[in-house]
Amino acid sequence: MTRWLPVMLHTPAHSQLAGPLTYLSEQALAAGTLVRVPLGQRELLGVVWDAASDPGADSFDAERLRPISAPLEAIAPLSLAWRQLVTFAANYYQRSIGEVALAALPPQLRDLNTLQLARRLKRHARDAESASPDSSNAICSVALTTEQMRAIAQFEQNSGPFLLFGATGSGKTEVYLQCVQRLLTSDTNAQALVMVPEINLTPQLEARFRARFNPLYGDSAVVSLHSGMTPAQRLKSWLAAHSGVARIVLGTRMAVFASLPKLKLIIVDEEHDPSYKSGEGARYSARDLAIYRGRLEGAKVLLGSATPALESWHHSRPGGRYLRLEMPSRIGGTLVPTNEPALRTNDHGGLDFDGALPLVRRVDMKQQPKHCVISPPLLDAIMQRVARGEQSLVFLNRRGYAPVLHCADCGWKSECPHCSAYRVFHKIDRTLRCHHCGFAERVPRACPACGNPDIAPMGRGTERLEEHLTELLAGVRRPHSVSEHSPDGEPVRIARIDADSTKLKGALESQLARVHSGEVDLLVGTQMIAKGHDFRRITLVAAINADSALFSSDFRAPERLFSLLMQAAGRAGRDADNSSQSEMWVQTFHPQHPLFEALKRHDYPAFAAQQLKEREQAGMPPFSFQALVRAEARTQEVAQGFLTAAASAAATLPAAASLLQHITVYPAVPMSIQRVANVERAQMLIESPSRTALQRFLNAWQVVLHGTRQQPEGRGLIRWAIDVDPLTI
DNA sequence: AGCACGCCGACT
DNA sequence: GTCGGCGTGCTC
Repeated sequence: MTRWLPVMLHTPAHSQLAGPLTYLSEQALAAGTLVRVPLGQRELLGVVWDAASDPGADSFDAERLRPISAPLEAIAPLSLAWRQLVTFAANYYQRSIGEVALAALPPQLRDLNTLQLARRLKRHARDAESASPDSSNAICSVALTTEQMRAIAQFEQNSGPFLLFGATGSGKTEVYLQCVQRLLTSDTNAQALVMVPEINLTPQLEARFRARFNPLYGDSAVVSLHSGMTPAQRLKSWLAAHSGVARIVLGTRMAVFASLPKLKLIIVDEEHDPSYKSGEGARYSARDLAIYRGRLEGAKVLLGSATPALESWHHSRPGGRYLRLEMPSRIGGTLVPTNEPALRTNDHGGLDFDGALPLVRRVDMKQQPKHCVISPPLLDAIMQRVARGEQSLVFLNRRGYAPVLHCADCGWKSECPHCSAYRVFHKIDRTLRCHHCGFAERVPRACPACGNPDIAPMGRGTERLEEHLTELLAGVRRPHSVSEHSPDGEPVRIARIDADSTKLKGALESQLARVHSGEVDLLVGTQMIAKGHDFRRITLVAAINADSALFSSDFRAPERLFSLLMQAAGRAGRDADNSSQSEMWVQTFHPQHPLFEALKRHDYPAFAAQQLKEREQAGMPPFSFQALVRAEARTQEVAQGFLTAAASAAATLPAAASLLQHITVYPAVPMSIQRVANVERAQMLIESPSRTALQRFLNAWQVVLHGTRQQPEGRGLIRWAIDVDPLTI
């Protein structure tokens, strides 16, 4: 008997193809089955979305229905919960279900034919069998702190979602390991999903999980899932998760869509990190979807951070939707609970109770020599570390040598010809590089506008900071070890870690290894080094130019700065032996700013309370909900005109009055970087105190936006997209 | 979104 | 004469 199958394909949210397309099949295929189907000239991968439908139920001309090419029978159908997650994400982020569904599947599934796939599956099955657990290994027992034990107990006794608010170095990872371990022992089929913000952070986490769980459950129990893997690796991990062979999936934001039939626990580490928000396609937040997925599948969700997103913090207030678990104390490398917070003097001569957290010192740059980069007291502190054979980390959130090149005679600046941004001077390869479109040129010998040979770098990036520090420390000698022969010691060894110095594969790992082994005295880098990596020998961390975010137009800038500085501070002296003298230095023109006051006390709750108060007064998230519509065109007029036209057309919607009742539509404005690669960009902010009202409006307006594109106002528009819950405005 | 078809400008 | 620009239209 011939059946009618609704199949979801990678088709855009509009163009009549958004919903499921109907195909013919001789076989009754279960909902969730992967199929290959013809569409026009192409053959695509699709997902059977529902049970076979009644002939004629579809308005599409039955004569023109085509049969499916083949089902992928070797792969079990995707679960209802997975399809519900995809459906929710598509609706919430205003994309088509097919787009979200297909983007969530490993790309190789599209490319491999049935035979290749069968071979692949056979090989994986063989691998899985040979990788049986070594049962001789007992469950490893780790001494836990009282705080860790309390957090775990609360986790076990409640259903969540949970926000684990734990200081850097309080042992959050061990709590994750324990929660996973307890789950896997109590439920012999259960699977856990553990997410981290960046690919860089997966190897060390994977190593830790493998060390703990491979002896118990075999080598295939832990798999990774992130975009840095080869297509073949990704397929392998995905299949292991989908078949239930993998018990633990570690991954970046994309892993939130992994098919996990026995999912019982989702952990989101560093949940505040903006990397969890996707920036293209369906602009989803993996953290928010994790919460939704947990509810959908009856899995516990544990968010962890030392500086939670204000949204999460707000939800974890007493009586809120999340349960807050607190681990305020930092522990040393020996896993001994620190019950007695150390007493230490702060830079006002008073006393601080800050446990084993580094002392925060603010340098008032108004009191320092004009235009100095490294203030004399900071330089002195660095030299003391060098003399003691300790490491320092200086961090500056800007790569390259200088952000701008400038001619003092005619005022020429190194603007990018394709973007509304300056090209950054990279001294290493003597280029001017645009960090937005990639346009690079050899740096000119003289000013291209007036011929003046004396063009100068303005401002500084990590390259120039490294150079500057090399000069400042040129005369300093570090103490030599017994085996070395030079009588006067050796020059200070400085290393730089940023996106430029780690471009080559494995470069980051090898540079980190040099730091760990003590081959480096002073480390210069961008926020890349402030995240995640443990540097046990570092006893001083300095932020050179922290002020720019203080007065940013982006209302989330302070939140990000605080989080970044807290994380950076956390790099210092994670080793118990060093923590007593470790310090975090902040150079600022506003030392009394409440953000730095809170940082000094390591007081995230105070900072969050102050920020939330401001947000509430200004009616900003989490007290309101936002969406952004972005438009790109050759000219700013077209981009803005499209948005404006679509906004006024919204008034013609049926039930416009009730839809717009709780919605504020702001005027179209150029984006902060107005032009990138010769494309003009504009955006329009939509705001509402009600998430549901915003959703209903966006849902209806999406049709209007699509229609506006066909109108004269849409002429010349390159593309448009909706960003729900945007992180930068 | 792809991919075809189709109609006008500068190159082997 | 063709290669190739992107506008328009179609795909169960």
